[in-house]
Amino acid sequence: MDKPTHKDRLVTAAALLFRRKGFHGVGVAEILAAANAPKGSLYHHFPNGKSDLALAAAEWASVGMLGIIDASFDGKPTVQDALTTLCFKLAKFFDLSEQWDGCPVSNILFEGPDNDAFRLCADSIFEAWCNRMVAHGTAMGMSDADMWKLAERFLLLLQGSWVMARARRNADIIRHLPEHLFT
Amino acid sequence: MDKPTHKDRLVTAAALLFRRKGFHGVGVAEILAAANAPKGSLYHHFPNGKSDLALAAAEWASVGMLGIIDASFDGKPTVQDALTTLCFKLAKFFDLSEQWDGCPVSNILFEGPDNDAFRLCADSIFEAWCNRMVAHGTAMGMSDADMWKLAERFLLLLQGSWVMARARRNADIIRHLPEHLFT
DNA sequence: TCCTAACTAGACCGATTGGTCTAGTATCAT
DNA sequence: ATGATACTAGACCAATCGGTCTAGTTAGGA
Repeated sequence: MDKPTHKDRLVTAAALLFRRKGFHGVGVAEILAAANAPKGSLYHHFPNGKSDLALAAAEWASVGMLGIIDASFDGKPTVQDALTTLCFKLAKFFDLSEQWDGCPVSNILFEGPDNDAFRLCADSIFEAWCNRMVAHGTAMGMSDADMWKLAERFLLLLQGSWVMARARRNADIIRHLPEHLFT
Repeated sequence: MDKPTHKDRLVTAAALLFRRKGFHGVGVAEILAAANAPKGSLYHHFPNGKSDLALAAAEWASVGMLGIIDASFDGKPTVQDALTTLCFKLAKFFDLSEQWDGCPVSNILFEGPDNDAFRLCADSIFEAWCNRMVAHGTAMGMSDADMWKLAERFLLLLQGSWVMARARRNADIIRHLPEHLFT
């Protein structure tokens, strides 16, 4: 229960802002103000400045997502139950975000400067999400192949519905994802 | 076969660049250079500058997408055939774009400045795509309800696979979409 | 106590941003 | 030929951009 350091606040503020407005849509000054941190701190903790911070923010968001995945699978009798819960949790998050934010990772990392480093990071994060779901699913008895296919389909639909939810300012499409997944 | 005007070139150049780097990721100067147009032209044809141009670019991209939809349905015996063709056409486009570009509309319009105007535009464009697919599908004998559901699912999967294709720099996931659509 | 390293603080910088403005040119109808 | 309109051209501007740099503060080990 330590109070958050400047570094922590920088990362969380950056994650929020980048997610909402994209890498180029947020100025360093804006992040600094939101985090209540001075410029010196940023370049001390993140020598490469904005880029490093974006990578860290995406990583932080990814860890949060993995936590939500775990929580959704916890104690559920079937994979279907777990993924349905996951959809509802994510829809709730969308609602809480004033309905402007999409996928944290793609919104932070796409359209960045060194496209390739950012892209690689996004790729590995998505893969980690997929792996985590597959791990839970196979532990519940699903075959590896079936679970992979299901996890991949889930990820595709989720990314798509994040985009559409943003366009519509409405999370219902995320809540209705299970219909597309299981029928 | 008129040669393109400055206005035309401005729109197409902007569509390309915005799609690749996002609204804030491209400077007006860069667009001007790519379009070989002077600054005066831009602000003559688009009094609100960059914002107007982005809206026009998205609209232009949308018309292109509607054309690809029509072409994909043309002469096909079943909706399944048509949507599979559509996937392959779009995957091809992705390959030709040096594998960096995702959905033209969401990449241009999200993270823009006046989020609400941009969002409304994106929303109506996606709806138009959906409507077009439904029109083709029902004309081929599918029930309205079934076709709506299918078109919506297709759009979700497509948006998602544009994101993933970008992350992986590989369009295969778009080509494999029909598996997720029809099984 | 003193030294060192971690960190904070913000003034400052050149480059670039989107946008304005005035002068000029081309293309009309009359 | 003339006047009006559509369009081009780019110099110019204040604001903001991301980033550097030096001075100062804090905290911990010896």
